[in-house]
Amino acid sequence: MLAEIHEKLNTFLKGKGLRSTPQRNAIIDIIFESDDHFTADELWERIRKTNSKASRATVYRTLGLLVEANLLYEIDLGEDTKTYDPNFNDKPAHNHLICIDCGKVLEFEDNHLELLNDCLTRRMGFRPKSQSIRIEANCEELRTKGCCQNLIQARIAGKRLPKKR
Amino acid sequence: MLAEIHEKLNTFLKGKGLRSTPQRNAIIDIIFESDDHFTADELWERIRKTNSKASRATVYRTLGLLVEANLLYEIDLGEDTKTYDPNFNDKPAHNHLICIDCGKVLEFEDNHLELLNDCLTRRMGFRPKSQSIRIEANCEELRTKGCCQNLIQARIAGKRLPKKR
DNA sequence: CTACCTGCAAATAGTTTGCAGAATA
DNA sequence: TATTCTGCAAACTATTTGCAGGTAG
Repeated sequence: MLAEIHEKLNTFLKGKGLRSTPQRNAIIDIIFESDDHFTADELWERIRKTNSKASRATVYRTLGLLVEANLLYEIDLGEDTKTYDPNFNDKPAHNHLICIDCGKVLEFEDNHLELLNDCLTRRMGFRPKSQSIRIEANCEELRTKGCCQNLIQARIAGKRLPKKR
Repeated sequence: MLAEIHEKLNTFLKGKGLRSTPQRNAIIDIIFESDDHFTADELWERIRKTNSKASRATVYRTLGLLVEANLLYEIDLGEDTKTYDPNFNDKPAHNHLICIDCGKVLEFEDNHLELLNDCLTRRMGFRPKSQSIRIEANCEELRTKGCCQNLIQARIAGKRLPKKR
């Protein structure tokens, strides 16, 4: 998996006359060791905890490259910071459900949804390129049971919770 | 229409012990004289061209209030600036089609889409609160005819075009 | 050796905030 | 009169960029 990604990036770099460097490789390893979403700053923090090192500037520059190479997808979670999504399958759809209670993000897919969007787009006179759906919702578990695992976990991890709306 | 909005805001303000001021009223008048999307800065520019006046700080502060009062909706168009959408009907769905060629934004609605999203959300164990769909697409007119009215208009108006991807 | 890459610090863009004086209820 | 508002400028946050020295090919 990781080897595949390194190869894909190397092909991309070569095609552009760019180089493979220890920093770039370290950044990729850390990003793709999990498939979680992350922000530039979170990534930088994770890197500085390893024995590899890369400056903030390099992190930002590399993120730009990865997005350009389609190895990473930039998503909007309604915060003021960009969030990145490791994007393994070149899917044209990026659908997210965001829990208003705990900030948990779920990705989902549905063929009907994609087909319907596709039709609507064509009816409006356009050729669909990519689609992303963002659903904000309340946790049913929290509502019925009064507590929710995600929320508890988030509090333990000290994550900032969604600002109340 | 405008009167209705002013009333809605006044109710909101009273409920919070806040005040009605000339700046706030001027900002509302300018926002709701059209139903176009806008950024904070565009709004500020439009205001300074009138005989009313309000500082950038006040514009930002008022935008915050309007969003809180549900008279305005904050949308993400993939740019680095927040965009606001006058939101007349308290619709829970905010769906946008963005033309990659000219940056034109179309709003659309579809009951099937909303229903489908609603079902998917519940199946995942959540109660839907709001949904927004963002479709990026190419202009069919541009592709087949080699030019597109929106693009021409955008160039004339000197708008910044979408960065190529 | 040459062009690209990195790290630093300074620059930028968009937005927020503290404060003193002005205005509303 | 007691708060709340406003405008200004300074602060802030996330991100980008210029530059001098380091490194891959």
